[in-house]
Amino acid sequence: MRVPEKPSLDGLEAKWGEWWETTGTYRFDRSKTREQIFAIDTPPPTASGSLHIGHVMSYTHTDIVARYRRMRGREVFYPIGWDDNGLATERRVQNYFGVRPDPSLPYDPTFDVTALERPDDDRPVRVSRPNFIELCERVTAEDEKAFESLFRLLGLSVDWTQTYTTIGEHSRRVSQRGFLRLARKGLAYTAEAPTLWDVDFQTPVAQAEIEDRERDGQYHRIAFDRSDGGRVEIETSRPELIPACVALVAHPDDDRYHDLVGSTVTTPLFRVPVPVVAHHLADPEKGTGIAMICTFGDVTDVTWWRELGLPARVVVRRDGTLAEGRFGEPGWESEDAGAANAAMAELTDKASNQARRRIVELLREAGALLDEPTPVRHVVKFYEKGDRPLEVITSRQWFVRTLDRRDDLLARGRELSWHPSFMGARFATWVEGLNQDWAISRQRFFGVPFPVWFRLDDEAEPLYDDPIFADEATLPVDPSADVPPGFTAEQRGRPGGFIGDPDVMDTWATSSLTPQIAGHWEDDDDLFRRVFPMDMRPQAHDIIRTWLFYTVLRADLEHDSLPWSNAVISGFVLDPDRKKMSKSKGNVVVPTEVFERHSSDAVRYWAGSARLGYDAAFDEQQMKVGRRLAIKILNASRFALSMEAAPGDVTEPLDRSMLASLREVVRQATEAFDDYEHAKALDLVERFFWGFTDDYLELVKQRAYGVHGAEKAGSAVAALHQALDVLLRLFAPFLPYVTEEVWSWWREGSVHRAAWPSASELDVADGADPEIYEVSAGALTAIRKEKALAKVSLRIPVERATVRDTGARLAKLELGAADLREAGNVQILETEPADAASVDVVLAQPAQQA
RNA sequence: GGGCGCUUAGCUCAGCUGGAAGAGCGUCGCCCUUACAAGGCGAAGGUCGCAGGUUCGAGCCCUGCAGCGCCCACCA
Repeated sequence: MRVPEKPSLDGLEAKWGEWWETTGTYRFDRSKTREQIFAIDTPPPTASGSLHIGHVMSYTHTDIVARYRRMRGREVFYPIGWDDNGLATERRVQNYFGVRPDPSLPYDPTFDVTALERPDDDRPVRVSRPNFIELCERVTAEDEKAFESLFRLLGLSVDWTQTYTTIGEHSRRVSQRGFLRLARKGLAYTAEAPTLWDVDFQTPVAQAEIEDRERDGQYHRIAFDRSDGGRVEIETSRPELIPACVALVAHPDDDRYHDLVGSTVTTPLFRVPVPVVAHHLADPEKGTGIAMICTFGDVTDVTWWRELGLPARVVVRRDGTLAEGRFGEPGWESEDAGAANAAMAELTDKASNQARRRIVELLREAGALLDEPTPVRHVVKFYEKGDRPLEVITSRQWFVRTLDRRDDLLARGRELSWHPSFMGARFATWVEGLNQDWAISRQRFFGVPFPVWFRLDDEAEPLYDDPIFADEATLPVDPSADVPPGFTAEQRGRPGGFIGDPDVMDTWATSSLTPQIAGHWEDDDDLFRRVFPMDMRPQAHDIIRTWLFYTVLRADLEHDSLPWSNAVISGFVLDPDRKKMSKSKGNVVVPTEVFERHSSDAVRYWAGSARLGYDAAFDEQQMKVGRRLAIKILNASRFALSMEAAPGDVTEPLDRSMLASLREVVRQATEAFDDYEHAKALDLVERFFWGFTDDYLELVKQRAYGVHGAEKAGSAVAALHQALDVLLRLFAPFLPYVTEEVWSWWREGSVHRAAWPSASELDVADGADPEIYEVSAGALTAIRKEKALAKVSLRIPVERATVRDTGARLAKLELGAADLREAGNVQILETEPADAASVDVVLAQPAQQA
């Protein structure tokens, strides 16, 4: 036994972090079977971002579970990845190196960024996509080192040999293979369709990436001309789309417009004849009850356009500006094409809000604006990272079928165990609200390319209906550099030749395969069978509709199973004012500084006290408490282990009673852990521990020193050792450093590979009554209280202490009476049966006058 | 508008299947006690959001309301 004189928390992180690594404490043993393994689908944090205190909390939650399961005998598969695939990295690399990816360029194997010559005008240098990806990997490797060191400091018990990056070759291969499998089954398809589109990023946006924002807008009341010479009034917030109007629509049951349905009206300014149609989605309550259908103002327009078989007249370009007038051409009929094109010319090249201002003037001049616009606060759809409202733009994209799988997905959501359970409702709400298939292609440059080429016809126009898919054996491929089977490089871009699909996949198309990536699906079937479906997906609630949903979808489509059996959802960390922490509010906390101030165990204690699914306040006070607890564990352990008496048999009733009480704590903490209620487990263990130090240690101190002989001392020392041994293991998932430190003083190996405490190892407490300990500790507390109230030292002798309680409890007190007398320095201890419990204390020395 | 969660001491939160309101922090007081003074012991502090109901009994169950947070829907 090597117990230090002055134990300390300082340096424990470095000492044990290194030891765990060199001894491979957390190394995954892949020889274990699926039943023996506990597999975790760890979230890959975004490289190029920074880790914040919210990560610290949720990753600690995961680690607590991992450590518990490991101690329960499961071989924990605990890999980690870095999400370096996506816009954040793309932008960073562009700025860092002054380059821009260009999918039309071939890969240059001799490319050397350090020798890069910048043009004088400071314009970015074009590089091929594969070269660009190499640069991304280089930059993100730096971020990943920083992340790793923070996670190591936090004490995550991940296997650092099982790491992956979402842009790495392995992830690209899995991602492309996953896509090919979907395409082959017809579950991924390409189509030219109206899609929500960000005009700044110039890329489609999936439903999951959309957020609503309240914006000020205006309603404009506008007159359309009826064929009978009358007018019909509509209300719109987007008058600039009048040239794109293809119909008016009213509800079939709306009597006001009953006669109008089936007739033709004429749009103002552009003089385009459009039909009046009926559809149940038209809301009689909104505006005037009759609405303009444009191609396309919003998603409802798309529904109307599709279901009513309307023509398309598109006026908004991909960059959000308005196009030139084409009135008079086929499909652009107008009663006065000249005037229509003249009006359109006033709007051409303007962004929609500028065009809106101009057309309002034109409408006013033409007498078609019936009232001055009325301000309105309404909700507009935005790309979550975007600055301007989304437009609906028609483009060719790859989609994954989700709409027709809603029932399946809802069933998967019910099959999954959610912790806490109410989080399942968010998933169900999301699935029920799906209104479009998942658009997975992005017109960006950095990302996983589609393993697809298109044949070119004699005019060198792509034939999209018959894509050429890559052979799975050749993955990953980059169609901008690689040549499809049966073609030669010279045929690229030539009539009768081919072109590569220039698009990349949505990052979620890769992230949704993290179980397959980490488990080496198809590349290592043996491993995959041992870890998939996994046991647990930890994540925060904000990405249920993205990461969680898409991962469930992919596993359902590819493996016809859930990807994991448990979803463990952490809350957010709020600042002490209950505000969400964010960079823009300037209230973010730098995790490394927090670790320095309080120690890793202390920070983990704070995180471990927070329940799953509920937001937690960032609370340094709580970390101080954690630090104090860790120090207390050091000191109490040193004390318990420094007794000179040899441990003997645990025979004293008080000792056995304490162990019986501990056994109940083990039972309850285990139950809490099995229910993913780690905060409850921590509370139980901590509560017992403080009682153990305040009461039990005090009660048995003298006896352990040997005042009643070696045998009774041996019982106390043995009980102290046994309790400490169990307590260290109970604390180990929460406080890995301090428990490992104490464990190393007197035990072999790592506490983190020791077995979780069981009831059977405490069988010395069989038949023992926990109440003996409870009654004795209660009496000691009462005596201490009297001394505190009398403002005297705890050493002051008690002349007489009279304990009143029920006969049964007094009988139990008798069994601990000898220890109680010593601990309280009681000269005469007497008992008196009574209905209500109380303690009378007569101090030997009167209270000092103040 | 629909849904989920929350509302308990100044603060952060526990309160299991209904059975005498709890912890920690903070505040205040005391104690150098041979593990720990960057300690320890103790005290004060609550109309359990509001209103009904069920029950012998409600912080807990039911109904309604209010406030806060989040999710979803909502562009005429």
